[in-house]
Amino acid sequence: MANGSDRQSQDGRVLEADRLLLGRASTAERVADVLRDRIAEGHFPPGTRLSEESIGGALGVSRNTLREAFRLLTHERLLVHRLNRGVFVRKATPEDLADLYRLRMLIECGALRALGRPPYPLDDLRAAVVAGERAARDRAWQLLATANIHFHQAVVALAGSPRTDELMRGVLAELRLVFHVMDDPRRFHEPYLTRNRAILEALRDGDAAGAEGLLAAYLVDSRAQLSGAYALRVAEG
Amino acid sequence: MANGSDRQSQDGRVLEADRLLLGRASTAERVADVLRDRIAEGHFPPGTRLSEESIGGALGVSRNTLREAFRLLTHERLLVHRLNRGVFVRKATPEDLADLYRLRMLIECGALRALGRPPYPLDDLRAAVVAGERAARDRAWQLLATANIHFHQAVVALAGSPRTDELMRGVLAELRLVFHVMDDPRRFHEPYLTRNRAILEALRDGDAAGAEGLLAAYLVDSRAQLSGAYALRVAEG
DNA sequence: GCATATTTGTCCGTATGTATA
DNA sequence: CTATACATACGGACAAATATG
Repeated sequence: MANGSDRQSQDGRVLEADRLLLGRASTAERVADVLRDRIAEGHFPPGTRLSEESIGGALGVSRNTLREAFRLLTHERLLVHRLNRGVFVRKATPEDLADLYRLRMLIECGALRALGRPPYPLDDLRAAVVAGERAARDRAWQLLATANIHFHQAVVALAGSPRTDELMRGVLAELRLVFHVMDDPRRFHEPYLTRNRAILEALRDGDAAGAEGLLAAYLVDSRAQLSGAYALRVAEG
Repeated sequence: MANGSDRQSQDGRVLEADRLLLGRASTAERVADVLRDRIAEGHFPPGTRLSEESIGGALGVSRNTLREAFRLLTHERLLVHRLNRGVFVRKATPEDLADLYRLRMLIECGALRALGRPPYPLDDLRAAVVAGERAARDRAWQLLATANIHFHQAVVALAGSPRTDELMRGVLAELRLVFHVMDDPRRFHEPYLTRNRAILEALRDGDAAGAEGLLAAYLVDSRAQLSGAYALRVAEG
């Protein structure tokens, strides 16, 4: 996808090799992957318009393929489609924030509530906690944010439901949009390190109900903190 | 807005008038709506291959537009896409059944658990109950199934979360695929009428916790009944 | 096993309607 | 009101994979 040199292959062998290299995903899905990463890392800030021509030209794909990728991302709520105006990176509203946290509370606490008897498979959870602690030591705040997201994905994964996992992926991807209003990722993410560990230890001790309570309080606080930042942002303009 | 020049029926004119009548949905979305209904009513049983040529010809849309509709339905898990083979109506597996009910338990019970103080806005819920009772009196089993689905949508709507509503729509659409294994829709849906009413009355009395318990038992029984039918179906071949 | 036909995957060019300057 | 830019949808083209005889 870095260049369009495979386009002019006579017998199509290069194209086939390219597809094998990049996996079995369709072109549109690979384009969507690239754009999703760009949005998550803040390269396309909320409100940016994604022009068919410029993006398609930069990635070397046709408009039809690009439109398919746009549709995928629109369905994930990362882009909004304004009729005959084009697609824009979504600007999360305070209502979005409230709804996302309602959903998080439902899913994450529900996942813990549905747990059976201990012990639980906590490897992924533990890995996310130590990754976060290491990122904080290294002052790698972007990594810290990622580890925090992995932690919550791992919490939901305890439910063992593929559909819930996919749902949570979408919620967290959308939440990254919200996080962009926090100009200081350290102050936002760092305090939750110890709380993540506390939840992990409650689960290790087989206290699922205790973990659920900790998680609920966590979400309430996180939501309040983001709401405050949103109010400030609106007051500023 | 309306430049009502009466130019005559070129192809695009009809489509435009159609769009104005049917609202702001794109052609691909309308095609997806048609196919979704066909699948839900069993006209395209699970496993059917949807040929681009035949469907596109029948609906009078181009391949590109049709493929967009396929993509939408694939994302809703109603279709599966096999590379270079085409799209097929999804065959739900027992694993799908288990996961769908895990998710229903999570969402529906979670919605009731998150309720605040009574009274609750129960109009939609009540409408679904009476629609179901009327359908049973009229022996309209297809309507009964639809009313039953509306009931559960209304339960989830009490949470007031747009994202949860959309999620539930998808879950129930997928569940219709599962229902096709039930050769006797009456025996499957009718017993739940009285349980729907019991849940409604618990909510009317402000007893959200009681309603949640009834709903959980409902889901456990429904899941067990479907699992039994699946086991039979597998045993038959 | 081989050759042919059918279908899908991808991309292009174009016509038309709509929103904005 | 006109002009420009862009989204939408269509039809066609060719390559690749699969199905068929």
